[in-house]
Amino acid sequence: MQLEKVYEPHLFESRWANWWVESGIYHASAPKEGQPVFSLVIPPPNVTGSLHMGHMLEHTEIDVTVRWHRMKGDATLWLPGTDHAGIATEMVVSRQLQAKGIFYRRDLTRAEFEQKVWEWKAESGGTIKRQMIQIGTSCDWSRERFTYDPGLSRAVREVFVNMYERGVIYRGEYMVNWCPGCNTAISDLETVHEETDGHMWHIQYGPLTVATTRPETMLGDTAVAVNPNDERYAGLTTVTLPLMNREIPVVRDDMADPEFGSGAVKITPAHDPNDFEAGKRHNLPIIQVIGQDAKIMATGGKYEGLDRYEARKRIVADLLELGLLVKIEDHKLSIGKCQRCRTVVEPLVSKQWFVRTKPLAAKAIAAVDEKRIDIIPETWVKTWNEWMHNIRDWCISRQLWWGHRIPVWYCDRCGYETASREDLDACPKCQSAVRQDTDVLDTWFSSGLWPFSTLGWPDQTDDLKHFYPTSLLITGFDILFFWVARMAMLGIEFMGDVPFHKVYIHGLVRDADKQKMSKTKGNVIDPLVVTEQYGTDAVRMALLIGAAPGTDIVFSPERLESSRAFANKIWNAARFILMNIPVGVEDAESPLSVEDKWIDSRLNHAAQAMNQAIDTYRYHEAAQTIWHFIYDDFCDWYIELKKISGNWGHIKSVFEKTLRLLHPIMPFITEELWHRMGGAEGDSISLQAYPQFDPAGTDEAAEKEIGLLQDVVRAARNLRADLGLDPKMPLEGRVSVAVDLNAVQRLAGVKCSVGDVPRTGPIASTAVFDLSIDVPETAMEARKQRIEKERIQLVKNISNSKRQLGDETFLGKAPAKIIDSIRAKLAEYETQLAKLDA
RNA sequence: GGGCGGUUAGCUCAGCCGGUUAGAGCACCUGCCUUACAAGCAGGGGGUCCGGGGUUCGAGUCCCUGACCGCCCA
Repeated sequence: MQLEKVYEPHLFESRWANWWVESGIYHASAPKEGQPVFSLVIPPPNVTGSLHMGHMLEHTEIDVTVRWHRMKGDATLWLPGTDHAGIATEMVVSRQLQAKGIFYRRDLTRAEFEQKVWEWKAESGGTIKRQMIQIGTSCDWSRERFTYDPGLSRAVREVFVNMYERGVIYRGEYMVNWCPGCNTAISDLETVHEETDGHMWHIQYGPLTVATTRPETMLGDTAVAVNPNDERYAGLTTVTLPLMNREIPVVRDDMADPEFGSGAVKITPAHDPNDFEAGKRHNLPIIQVIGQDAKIMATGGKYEGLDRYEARKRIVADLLELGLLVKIEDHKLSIGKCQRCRTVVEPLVSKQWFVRTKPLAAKAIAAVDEKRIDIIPETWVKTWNEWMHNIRDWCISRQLWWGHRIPVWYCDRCGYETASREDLDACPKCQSAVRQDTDVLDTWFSSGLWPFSTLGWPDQTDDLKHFYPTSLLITGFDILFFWVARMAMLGIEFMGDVPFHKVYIHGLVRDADKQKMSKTKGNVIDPLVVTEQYGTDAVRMALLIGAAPGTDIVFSPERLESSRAFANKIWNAARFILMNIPVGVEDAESPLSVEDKWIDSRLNHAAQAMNQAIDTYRYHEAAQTIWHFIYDDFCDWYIELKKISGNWGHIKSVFEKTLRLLHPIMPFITEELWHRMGGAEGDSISLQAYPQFDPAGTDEAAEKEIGLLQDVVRAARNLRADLGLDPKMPLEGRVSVAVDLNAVQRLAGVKCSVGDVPRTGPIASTAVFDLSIDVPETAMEARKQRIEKERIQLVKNISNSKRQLGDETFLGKAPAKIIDSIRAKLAEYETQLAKLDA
């Protein structure tokens, strides 16, 4: 069976992608006695999402590691799934409804809306899964989970009620970030701060001048603060709040800086986090003037009903008219916006649920300190500690309809409040009807349980026993706090053990100009488009070859093209092998030739490097190792030497091993070729053993012999090039050492004889051998320049080495190994120089 | 304002515990359609390792400092 002339991934990729799923070969079984376990959960993508380049990188790195562990013989589990993504999903579905003229909060009941979301999920929620299958991720789909499926919802309830009962979860009136766009409270982490050009308005409050960036909040001022040491305002107890004509107290507080402006600041406890704290210190009333819809409330007097920015304009105009506006300055300020919809967040005091995070965080900090969780690269540990030490209570309630509803019931009759694992109909105290809290939980609350809820917790399942703690988590730094930190806290709290032993933080995929990919910039590369163009394997290789730990990945069409060329190279190597030994013909068992021994030895080293690189997440090194082994060792030398000897024995087994080495990185082409070359139907290369380093597998004699041949061939090629001779012109020459002269002739086009090398013609010399080519003196000119260059380098090296070896302190302090190596080098340089001068 | 990271070939980056003449891919130049592969082969040019100071027998690598770039937090 002939292979197609070029690599055409579309001919086989989808076939394997589907077979890997249908055959169930990646189903994780219980570990056998003594079998190492490797388990990993996917960072669950949003159910609304579709695969982007970041996922592609993340899933490629995970898949490489997972396939490697599986081939090593570990009991390997990669558990996939998706996240119900409260706000995002609610927005997607509500927008779709709106397009049909349905406003869900007005036209649908809560239950009806939830039904609509489930319908949407059934229809559109499978995109990510389909795409993951397409790119060859070797997950155990039989264990696929969803953060809002019944099992995980049970885990959420268990955790909530447990923490509620222990007082770790509490409800209270606090200032939260309110997003008027999404109509819900959001956590600090979901609020992004943006530097914006704004103004500082200076307003006259009686004898005081206060400055503010948000004049509309003055409607809710309940005090003005001055510094306790500020003599200027001693005795001043109240001022009249303009526009509202309300008497408000002047309080003494350090928050007022006497050096700054007039030294007085207005306090609006209802609409500013700092002022909220100040209000508590001074027992000030909280007057909310801006509502959840970002409009002025009745408490705002004549401004009622105006949008907050419209109100600002009117207030500024009114102040101006009253002569109370002292001045307006340009001012840069940082404005909090909703991460999701970019609406300017309104700080509002409202009743929300919180988790007390300090005690949980302390344990997570300790886990990382003690390396029970190993964060890689280590540089992220600092960021981790920085944040964890300054952690604030986590607002977990969201005013949404899609998500885990808070399992707390209120009795209006007796006022009793119950958190319950089971739904309640009646008050446990007075048996009257109860109503459930209308809020839902932050999605991260459920994804924080992911490493154990997906394995069946709160039941004590076998999966939980076998696969928790998971071995590794691979994810991006952007969710280090959102997700990783919360999993660490909740895992330790509820499982009594860390959720993962290692966390590998991968880089960001950037475009060819190092720009972040974003829809607004229009520079996003769709992974599915490029996988179709270049082949999934080529895309994987293109990503990995730049994936050094701690660095971002620059992704360019050039990378893709060279990776595809690499795949094509492998394809053609296979084709060539099959042209010489057809399928079904096994490798001859004849004694191994020197090139066979040599390639075995090289492959042994490559295996060592590959294993070590993948084990330490140095994916770029793994990619480069196999790249060089295939291009240089296997194709350029081994195949070429085989062509010369005509002895095709052994090459198939070497190639098969090479495919196994490569498989975790390029699963499709390796699976396809493995089968084309005789792999049994129903079997998979991904289930074969990963080549391991064999300490006895290094053949120094063979490496030396082929190494010498390579040096002689290169020397001959260099000479020819230096002399400017036609590459096809047959030449004759002489070499001072015994090598395979036939190989030299075929590979360099120089027919050599072994013997003394004449010093008159062009010579290439190393410390080990000399080689000459018989050409007339006239061709020597170009060669002379090269020799001069070599001489300069040698003289420089010799003087450097001599200086070091003449230095007493160096000889006294440097390790013997280094000194010996310099002595050896010096001898070599001197031999070479002597030959040049001869 | 606080913190983190980066600066090495034209470009993108490696360079792990300080130790031989600082590497790779791509790009570039020269030549070759050599019966697997032009998505290929052979050869080649290209470096003030950001600046300054220090530690050391020895610094791209460690320390201090400055500049510039990027990111995170407030």
